Amino acid sequence: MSVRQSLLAILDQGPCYGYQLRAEFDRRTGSVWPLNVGQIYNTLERLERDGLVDRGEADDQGHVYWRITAAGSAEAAAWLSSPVDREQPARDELAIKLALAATLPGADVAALVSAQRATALRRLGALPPTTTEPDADPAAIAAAIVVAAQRVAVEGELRWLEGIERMLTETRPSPLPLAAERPRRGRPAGSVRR
Amino acid sequence: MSVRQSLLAILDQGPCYGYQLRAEFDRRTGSVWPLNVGQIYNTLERLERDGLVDRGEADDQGHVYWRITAAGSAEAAAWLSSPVDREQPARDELAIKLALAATLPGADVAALVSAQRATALRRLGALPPTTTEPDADPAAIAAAIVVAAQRVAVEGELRWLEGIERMLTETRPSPLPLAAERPRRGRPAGSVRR
DNA sequence: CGACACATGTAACACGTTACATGATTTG
DNA sequence: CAAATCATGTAACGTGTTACATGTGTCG
Repeated sequence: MSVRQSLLAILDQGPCYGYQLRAEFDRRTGSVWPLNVGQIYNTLERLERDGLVDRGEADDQGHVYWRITAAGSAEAAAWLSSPVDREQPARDELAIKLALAATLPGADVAALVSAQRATALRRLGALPPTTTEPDADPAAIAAAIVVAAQRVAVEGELRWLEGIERMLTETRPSPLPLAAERPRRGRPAGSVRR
Repeated sequence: MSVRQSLLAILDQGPCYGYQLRAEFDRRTGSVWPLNVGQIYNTLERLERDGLVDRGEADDQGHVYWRITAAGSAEAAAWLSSPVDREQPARDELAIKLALAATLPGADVAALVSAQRATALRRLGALPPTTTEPDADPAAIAAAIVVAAQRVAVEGELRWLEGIERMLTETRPSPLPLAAERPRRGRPAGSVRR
């Protein structure tokens, strides 16, 4: 829902045309996440379908400006003022993979951890330095926020992976067999026909 | 792709039926991410469509066992042995929201940060303690890996949010207006008909 | 002239998610 | 008996993502 809500939030500032929306999103998020232009138009149509934006006529320059509706404005405000729900954490592919690898016979967890640690280290080094000058313009502040998020994420990943490595030296996990079948309950064979 | 690959990796251990797959996924990932049963069957059909698994006949108990194919086995092995690509980081809704909030007039970044910090603190306290006994069974190790991932994520989020709070006391971002229009290039109005 | 950025759009697909239907069996 | 669990499936939808088509204006 990030793209959808982001476009809505930007449109709440004033009418924009599709291509412009991408530029605004880029400027305001430090150009970290590339956004395919096609997705913009796609999303705009869905927002229109939901009554959150209106498609304007093309102006003399050929720009199709989209305007936010009252409902859209309300939703944008609600989104911007509500905390992101992290209560039940999103599926983390890396954590899933490592957890599964620790329980499956074919996998080499240690190698996986070590490989992942190498890439994490590289990513950490590739992050731009955080320059928070007190007179930074808002776009720079936004960029700093995003970069900081990436930094803590990578650092956390590193500490996490190191912790796993330590743990694996103490305890080497043995593969976990498929659970033994318990006596069957529920629908017997072929009882559902359509 | 996590669900899809996870099921494939488990099936690489041996044939399973749908309901069983959910239990195995649960056991092997610390029961952290609830998995709707419907999605299992859904995903299995898609895997079959792609030639990665075969649907078996129902046995005398009515269990429909799914078997992995050679192609599926290869893909499972490839997935389990390849590092997760974190090169271009996934979109982080919270980071996007805060970055946007820092550039939009209507939003109260400080309030948002503070609210998010409170929930992060609560989540940190709600995390189960990490008990890594040296003789832990593989499922416990897997669970520990997942919990540790959550812990570093929350801790990182906290440090990040505190950093933003500090930054905001030094520099209060002013809203960033929509970019001024540059002289038009490209397709003029109405030049595309269908 | 050719390459590239600007600009709008369409079509298809992937995965994930949920709601619903159906029914047997166990347990309180 | 009622409720919960086991079990299989269907149908529909949502967002995200990409490939493609089309065309103009600018710059080297």
